[in-house]
Amino acid sequence: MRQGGTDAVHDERLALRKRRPSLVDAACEHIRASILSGANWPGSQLPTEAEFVDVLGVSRTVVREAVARLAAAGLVEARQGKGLFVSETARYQAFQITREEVENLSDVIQLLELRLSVETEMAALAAERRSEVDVMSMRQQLKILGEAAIGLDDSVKADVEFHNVIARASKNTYYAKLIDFLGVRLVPPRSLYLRQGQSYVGARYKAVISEEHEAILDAIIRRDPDAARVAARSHMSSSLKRHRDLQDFMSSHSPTG
Amino acid sequence: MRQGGTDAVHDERLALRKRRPSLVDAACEHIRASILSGANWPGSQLPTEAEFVDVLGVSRTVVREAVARLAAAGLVEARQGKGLFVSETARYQAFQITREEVENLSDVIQLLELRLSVETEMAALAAERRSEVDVMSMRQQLKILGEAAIGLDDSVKADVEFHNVIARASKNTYYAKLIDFLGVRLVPPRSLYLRQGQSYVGARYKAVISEEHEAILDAIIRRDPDAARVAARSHMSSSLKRHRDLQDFMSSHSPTG
DNA sequence: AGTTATAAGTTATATGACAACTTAAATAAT
DNA sequence: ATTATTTAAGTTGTCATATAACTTATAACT
Repeated sequence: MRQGGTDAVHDERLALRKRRPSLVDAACEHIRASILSGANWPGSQLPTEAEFVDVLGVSRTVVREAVARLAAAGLVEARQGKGLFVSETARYQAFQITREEVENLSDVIQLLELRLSVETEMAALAAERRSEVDVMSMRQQLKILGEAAIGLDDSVKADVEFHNVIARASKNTYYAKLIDFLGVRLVPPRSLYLRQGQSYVGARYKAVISEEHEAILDAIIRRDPDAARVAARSHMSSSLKRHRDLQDFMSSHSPTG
Repeated sequence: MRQGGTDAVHDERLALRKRRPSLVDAACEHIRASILSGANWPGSQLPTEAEFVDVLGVSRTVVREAVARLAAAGLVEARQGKGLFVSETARYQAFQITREEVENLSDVIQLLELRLSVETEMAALAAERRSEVDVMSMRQQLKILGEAAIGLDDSVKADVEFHNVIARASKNTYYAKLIDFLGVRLVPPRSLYLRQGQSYVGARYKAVISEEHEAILDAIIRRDPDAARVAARSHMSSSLKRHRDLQDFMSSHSPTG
């Protein structure tokens, strides 16, 4: 990705566009639509495989693969000898943000807005619940971040890990999972914007971020949830503001069209 | 679900336990493990279908269905003529909390802790960005909630919708999606606990909740993000406290052993 | 060396068959 | 007539074989 990153992304998009929708894709959408429309509700029985074969005009292989896909998505359940059913827990769809959904700066900003809320309370919980091992791990990541010779990728990695350690220190598995989820989606755009805006990697920037991190850590060490909340919110607000400023800058310099 | 709810849940659990793992299940786990172990990384090529047939000793149908399942989960991509690959975006796994994962009061409490953070900032954004239509919708849900003759299910539904409208008023699609996600998972346990603790549906409880809701709405109408943040956080904190108190009560009255 | 055609390899789809399970219908026992 | 058992029908799970569609490697031609 580092070499010819833009070209690789471009080629990949092209490849996706050239892929013709398969029969399994179409069968999936047909079944999915019948569920989303309410015609088939959680627990209700769907047509049999044989009936789908007739209705869709495809082989049983295609129907079975479509069912496998929908079962994996939690929408459908196949019961041997009985038939196909809309899953009782079809409503429990996962929360997903695909890479394609985070393609604009406005998407990144939305994501940062969400992350601000999560990080704020998470830090407060970490202040209440952290262990000494948690604190040591946080310190270690900040030490790595403070090294003068660190490269951008290692810097991003240590930053992400610092936040992941805080999440784990909250002793709430959902925070830990959600922060990891958000982190995965924010790393590529962040690295991209940091590369584009060289000023972001200057010494002044690093010093500001370092202070913010230290303030969070300090509050967590002192077991002060309110201070941790304020420090974390401040840190995330700064990040959000920078992206909003970037958005404003870009929209005021956009080509006329 | 209303009639014999407990029995239906019990029967369903039993049915799940009796289902024998299929060959597709096993094939899935084999492939998934090879990815998670790092032996196969994003972008790397996996063994061909034919090779999996040999290695796993199953038919090609089983391999293909396993692949369909893993593809639906975003882990694997099949490219016709080329082979099977670990998806470039395998790391972008969805955030999922299955119904089975929210089975204890402690799970509900963790979920409420997460929800507290999300609702707090969401209300602030809604105060900044809400439209008149948003406000009308919020009012409507509070009106429904205030009706004397409302049943428990309609009450829960209106409460959920009130929060969903706030989420949409934040004009951040990720907040809207996440609140919906959290709401789906909190409705069943909430209804259950409300049913068990009759005191929760008393007039005093309703009055307190109503005041909290009105405070949030008022701040949003006045376009006061700070007040909205405080009101929403206060509202969610109360809910969280009640559940923590319930947990404390239950753990101090738990059977010995 | 470059271009084109052919062969080999891989996934997408189709078809037919049997295995394993569930339910309905028929038959036997009381 | 009712109940219990057996059989048949229906449905998903798996296997095997074949062809279509696509990709890559190899061979043949210019």
